[in-house]
Amino acid sequence: MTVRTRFAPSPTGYLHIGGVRTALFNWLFARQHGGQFLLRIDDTDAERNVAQALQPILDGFKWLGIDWDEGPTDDGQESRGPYGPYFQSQRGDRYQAAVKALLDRGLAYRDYATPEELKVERERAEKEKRAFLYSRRWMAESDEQAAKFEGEGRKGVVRLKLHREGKCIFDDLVRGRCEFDWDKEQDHVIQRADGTCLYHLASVVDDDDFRITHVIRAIEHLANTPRQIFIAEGLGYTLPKYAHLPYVAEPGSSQKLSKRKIAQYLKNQEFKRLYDHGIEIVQRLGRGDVSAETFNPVIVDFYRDVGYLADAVINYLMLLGWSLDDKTEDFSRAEMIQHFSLQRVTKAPASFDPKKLWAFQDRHMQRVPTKQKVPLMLRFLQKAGLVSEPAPCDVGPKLTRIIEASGDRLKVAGDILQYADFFFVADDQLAYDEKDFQKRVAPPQSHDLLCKFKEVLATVEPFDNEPLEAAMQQFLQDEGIKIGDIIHTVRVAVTGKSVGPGLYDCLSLLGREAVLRRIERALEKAQ
RNA sequence: GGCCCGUUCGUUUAGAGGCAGGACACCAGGUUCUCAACCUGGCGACGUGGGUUCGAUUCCCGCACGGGUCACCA
Repeated sequence: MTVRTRFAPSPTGYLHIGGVRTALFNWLFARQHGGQFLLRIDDTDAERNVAQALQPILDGFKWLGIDWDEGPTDDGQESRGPYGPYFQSQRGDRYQAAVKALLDRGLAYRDYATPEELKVERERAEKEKRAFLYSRRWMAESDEQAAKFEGEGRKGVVRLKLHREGKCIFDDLVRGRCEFDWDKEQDHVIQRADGTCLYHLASVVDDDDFRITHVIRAIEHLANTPRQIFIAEGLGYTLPKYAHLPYVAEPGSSQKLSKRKIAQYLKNQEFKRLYDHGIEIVQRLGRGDVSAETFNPVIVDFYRDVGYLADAVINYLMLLGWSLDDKTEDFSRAEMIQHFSLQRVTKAPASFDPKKLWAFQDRHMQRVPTKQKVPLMLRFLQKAGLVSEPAPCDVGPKLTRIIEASGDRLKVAGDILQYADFFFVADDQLAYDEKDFQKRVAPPQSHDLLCKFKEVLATVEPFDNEPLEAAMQQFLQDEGIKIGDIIHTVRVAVTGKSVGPGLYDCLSLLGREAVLRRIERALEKAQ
């Protein structure tokens, strides 16, 4: 039997990090077993423009490298795959047929209770301190009865006629044996008064139509499983295996991570740091419109737009509620697929930890060869308007050297804007960090040393790292100063700030002319 | 409130009836032209009360705390 798993996003306009984790586990499980992973679009509730609200989700998966074998096409306009359509809004006839079958088999009934009547029953149960269970007083057991109720002007829904005794028992691949009393289950509505069908019915019908073998989903759905089993068994389906994953919790809390609570998360220092760093980069790209509502670390776009590596994000998410053993943390795609197992999913929720995610990104980035970093970072330089499009042919070699000189400082691709922007601006456009300038260049002593060192730089030949360093050493000796007395001054004068790649790298990369011009300008500004 | 679930360093995890291990973070030292990175070391956890046992963080029961779920939402 081929393993088939699915992830079922609602077209909400964004891809939530917790959803990605669920999708990832589905994807890994399918890939490991040589099976299929599919996307089903839960848009039974959607009013408008599904394709538009779906696009960010599909783009997110594509960026992450979570590919789907069946589901919507890349543009979200149509379905692709043998069991489609994969949009619930287009599968109404399948659901209607299922409702009819359940009615025919006496496993569901037409119900004509009004919301008010139900409310009365509910409140009475509450008053008597017992669990509410619908009396089925307005249940129509025959067409005549239904006609009678309808004659009274009532509107009918279809409810499941659930068992009222015994237990629903099933094995969960993560949680083990699960038991629920049937008499605690409500006669859930499966078809609305307007004739449309509800999620639980749709989900079960689709899973069977799509030949889903393993339903791997968030724990929120655990309590829904008995009614879904009831539907599936009633329709004669083969039950899928179930696996319920713990939810992803907030940073520093055990509550479920939610996009709506973003303002609260920003009070968390580490979360805020991650966010601020991202915002800074995105603003350099000229996106002034960003707000925490649409751009934040709970949403996958954040990581893509800031220049994280998809592998790092995936690697981190994989370990949110799963582990291989007591030490292995770094996994390549192939290793993830090889080692993943539902048995090792934890039962307790795991908090999203911005610091740990950052550490994964750091480690992954260190492993990316310069050659691969170049195109990644070039895109950011171009988006920020620092390099023209198409890029001039000398940019490649130059950027390669810049990236090498920057080393591990570039944590995300967008960091290139922070660390290397000064390489790409005109000498007379260089912006100075005012604080650094006042501290390092403005003082008369610094100013004088810079003047003298400028003369040295004018004669260094060739204008390269080693001669530059040798010239610096000679200068220190001649002046009887320590390197700290001059090097920061030079750095701020030519780069505009006090942090960056090694100074000799900066100088040689800029070239003598640019360096001299920049020092000249700094000296003028200091007077 | 009913039902269901969970609880190991700050966070994430490993673990077995017999020394509680790793990672991130943090702290200290080293290295360094800044910032990173890197190296060495350190701090630091089994929610609680009973029971079973020679011995319980591990098995059992209660409690506490945290969470999920109880829609004509998905």
